[in-house]
Amino acid sequence: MANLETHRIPPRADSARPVRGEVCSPFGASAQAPVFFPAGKEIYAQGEKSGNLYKVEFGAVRVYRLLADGRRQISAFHLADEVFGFETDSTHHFFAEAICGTGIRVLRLSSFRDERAGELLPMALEGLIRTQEHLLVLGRQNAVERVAAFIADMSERQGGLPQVELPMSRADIADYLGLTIETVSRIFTRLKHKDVIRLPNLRSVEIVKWQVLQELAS
Amino acid sequence: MANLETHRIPPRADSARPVRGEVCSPFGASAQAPVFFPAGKEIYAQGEKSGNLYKVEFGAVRVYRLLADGRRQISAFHLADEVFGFETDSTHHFFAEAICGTGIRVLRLSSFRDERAGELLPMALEGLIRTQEHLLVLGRQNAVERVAAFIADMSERQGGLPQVELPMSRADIADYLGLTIETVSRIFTRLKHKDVIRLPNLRSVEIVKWQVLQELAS
DNA sequence: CGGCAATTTGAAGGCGCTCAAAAGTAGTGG
DNA sequence: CCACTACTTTTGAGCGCCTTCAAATTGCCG
Repeated sequence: MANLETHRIPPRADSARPVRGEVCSPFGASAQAPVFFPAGKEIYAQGEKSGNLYKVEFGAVRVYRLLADGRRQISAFHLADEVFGFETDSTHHFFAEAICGTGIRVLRLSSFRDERAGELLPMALEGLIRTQEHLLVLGRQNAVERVAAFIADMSERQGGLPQVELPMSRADIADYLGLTIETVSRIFTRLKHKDVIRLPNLRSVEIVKWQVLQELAS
Repeated sequence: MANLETHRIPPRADSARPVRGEVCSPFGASAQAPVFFPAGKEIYAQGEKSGNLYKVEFGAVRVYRLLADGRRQISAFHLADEVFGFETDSTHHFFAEAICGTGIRVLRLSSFRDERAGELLPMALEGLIRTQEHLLVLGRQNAVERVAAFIADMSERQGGLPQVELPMSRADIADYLGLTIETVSRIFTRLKHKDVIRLPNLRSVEIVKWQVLQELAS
């Protein structure tokens, strides 16, 4: 199972921040050690020069945009083994932050039109499909459906087990689902009272009734 | 300007439907004539075998998903010169339909991991960025902001002129913005009364106050 | 002109938000 | 180990935006 504990002791607690722009190992090669980001640390920011890709070794990442008045939309969470950071031009359009202690392997790309495009395209398309699925959730599903879909999705990405670890806060979940923290909390409570889920602690969900959860997710 | 008229007489009014799976010209080559789809015609459906890419020559396309109860979310509109149809596996996850009389050039791909990935990746990323921008709109913007952003986006994609042609119905716009047709209609009317836009006819918008529209789009 | 569909307009209600306060959780230091 | 603090999460009450349902109007094409 992916390591999602927020307060796990990291393999390398030193290097607080990677030096972006350094030459890193080619993709797939595992000689280069991952860089460690403590909880809340920025991985890249909107407006920064891009050109790298990032692979989550352990932990979790949130990718988001901000409106001028501070409203935030998290476009994706990335868990272990997922690749993110795709950009069209040389500038980042989003922010990326470690949610908990997170190991990131960086791949420097000279150009997106390089010889590795063949390997990269399927990963980019994976993200595209996932984002389009999320559009349906935000555009056409109500609060219960959104939360149910979120829990089901997190479970699937962690191996389909009933025990689901949530590295992110309620605020993160809310900003991912286009809801408020209060609404997210209320739905969790409602699902708990209906015995669809159990909440062993703040960062864990146990799915009790898979069938019902799936139906609620529509 | 892109040709967006719904009832334009097409160059080839015969072939109502392309035969999918046929060998088509390599991408970029223009020898192969585009296939014509009349308004409302399905280009591909969810669950169908994929493997092709589609380039809009003229007209407009809507790509969408459906929930079991019929709720629809349009994930993207595609206008002239845009490429769509990217999929991870060999099955379509979405529906694609011509909005108005539309010419489509089909590119058959033997594999997404083929030698053209270098050209394809930037196009896929273009769509990814656009979809992620749309997530922000659906997740965190209110009805006025959504409609304003939509009008501004359509204008930009048609050259930034104040005269904007809307090939799609109010229902399409609503299903793209995650609203109801009534709300979309009300917002259009409100913007008209505030002299931000004019509505010469049902399928046209004239942007009168760019500044105000941009501010409303946040 | 007449018929049908799309759009607009109106009225009422509900879902999720805002504001507010209580309860729970974690980290720190005595 | 417990007290203290700061923060997150939960719970409550009231409201507002958008939806739902309904009807009028407009636009289109025979």
